[in-house]
Amino acid sequence: MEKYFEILEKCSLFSGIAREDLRRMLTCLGARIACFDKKYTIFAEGTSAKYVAVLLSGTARTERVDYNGNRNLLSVIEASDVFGEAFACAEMGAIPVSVIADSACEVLFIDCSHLLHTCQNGCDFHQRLIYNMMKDLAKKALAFHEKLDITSQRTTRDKLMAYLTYYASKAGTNAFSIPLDRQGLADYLEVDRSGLSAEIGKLTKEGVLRSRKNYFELL
Amino acid sequence: MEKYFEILEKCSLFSGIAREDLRRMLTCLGARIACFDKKYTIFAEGTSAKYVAVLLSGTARTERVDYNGNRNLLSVIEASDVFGEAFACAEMGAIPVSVIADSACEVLFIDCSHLLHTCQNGCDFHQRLIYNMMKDLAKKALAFHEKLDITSQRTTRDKLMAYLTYYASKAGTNAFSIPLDRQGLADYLEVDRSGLSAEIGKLTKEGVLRSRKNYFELL
DNA sequence: GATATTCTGTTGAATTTTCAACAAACGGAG
DNA sequence: CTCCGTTTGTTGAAAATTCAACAGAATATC
Repeated sequence: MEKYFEILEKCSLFSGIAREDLRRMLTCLGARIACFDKKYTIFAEGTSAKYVAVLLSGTARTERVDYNGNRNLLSVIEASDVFGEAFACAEMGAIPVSVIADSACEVLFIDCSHLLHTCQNGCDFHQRLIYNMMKDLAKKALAFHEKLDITSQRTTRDKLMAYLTYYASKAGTNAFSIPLDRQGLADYLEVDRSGLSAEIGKLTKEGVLRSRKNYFELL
Repeated sequence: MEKYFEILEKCSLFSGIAREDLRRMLTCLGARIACFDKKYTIFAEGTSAKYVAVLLSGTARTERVDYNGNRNLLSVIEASDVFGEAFACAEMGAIPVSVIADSACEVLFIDCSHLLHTCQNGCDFHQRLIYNMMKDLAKKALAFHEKLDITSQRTTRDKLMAYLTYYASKAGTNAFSIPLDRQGLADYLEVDRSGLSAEIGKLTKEGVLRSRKNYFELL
C-alpha cells in the first residue's frame, strides 16, 4: 500500500488529509486494490454502483455503447482521478456506463457508504471526505459541461475545433498531444471516424492546424 | 419569507432540516429573494458564479448560445430546483451559462461560501448543508449524463425517441406533456427545429407516436 | 526481421441535416 | 371579435454526415 501514497495525496478525494491519517483511514474504510490488464473491464455497465474508485496507475476510459452500436466515449481517466463516485453517491443501483482499462491499471476501491457515513470507530475524517467529495462532484459537473459544449457543435469541424481549442487552453500551449487515437476522438466527439480524418486533412490543407497521430498544433 | 417554506422543504439542499432551523439558517446565511418577469435573465453568462440559487416559483431554463448562434438548452428548472451550485462550488469565477425565466419567477439566492464554510455564530447546520450539496451534485451529474445519452444519438429521430422514452419512464406513463415547445425541444436535442417537426410528422404517420403541441403519446 | 494486427486516410454513394422561406394555426391583447 | 405576434409544419435545395470498403502506414508479436 505504501507505494501508492504519493498518488493518493494528489487525489481530490483525500485533499487536506495527512499521510498518517490516510493510512488509518483506508484501513477503516476497507479499501482494497485490484489490477486490470489492458482492455479489461473495471466497471461493467449494469453492475453494482456502490464503489468509488481511484485510478492509481495506468489510464482508462468511461464509455457507453448504445443500441445502434455507437460507442460514446465519456471521459479519459488518468492516475489519481476518481471515478464511479457520481453513481455511488446518487445511490443508483446499477452503473450506466463501462470503465475500460486503456493500459495496465491499478485501482483502489472503496465502498461509498463507508465513505459517507460515520463509522462505529468514531473516525473524524468523514466530514472532510464528504466535503472533498462535494468539491470533486462539482468539478465533475464542469467536465460534463465541457463535453456538452464540445459535442453540441453541429458539425464535425466545429466539434473538433472546440475540442482542440479547449485542450490547448487547458495545456496552456498550441502544441500538444491528446490522450486519444482517431477512433477514440471520434467516439468522444460523437462523429464518424473517417469523416473526422477527412476533416483533419482539410484543416491541415487550409493551414489551420498541423498534426501527426495524436499530436496537434494550432496555427 | 414564511410562504416559501413549503417549497423550501422540498428542496434537496435543505432536506432533513426542520422548518424552525431553516428559518434561523436562512437569516444567518444572508439569503435574499428576487423576482424576475418572463424572459428576464436570472444569471447572465460571464457574471459572478458565487451564488447558489433555488427556484421558489415559476419555471426557468439553463442555456448557452455558441459563437455560431446555436442555442443549446441545457436544463429545465422547476420550483424547488437548485441551480448555479456546480459553478459556485467548483469556485469558477464566472458562470458559463445563462439562466432565463420562462415565466414569472421568484428566486432565493445564497452566497455559496456562506453555505460551505462554518460561520462565526457557530451554526451547526453547515455539515448537513455540505452533505446535501454533495447529494445534489451527484444527482446533477446524472442529469448531465442523461442529456449526453440523449444527444449522443446520431439522428434527429433517435434523439427524439431517446428523449421521449426517457421522459415516459420518468413520468411512469406513455402519455405525457413535456415542458418544452418545439424550439425548446430542438435546442435541447441540438437539432434543427424544422427537421424535428418533420420527424415528429413521420413518426406519427408510422404509428409510433401521437402528439399535439407538447403532449406526446408513445404507441 | 518477417508477419500479423491495428490504426489511419481516402473515396464515392446513400442518407440525413441544415437552412431559408412561407403559410397555416394558435393565443393573447385590446 | 379582430388584430398581431408567436409557434408550428412543410418544402426543396445545399451542405454535411454516415457507411462500407480498401490500401498504406505504423505497431506489436513471435
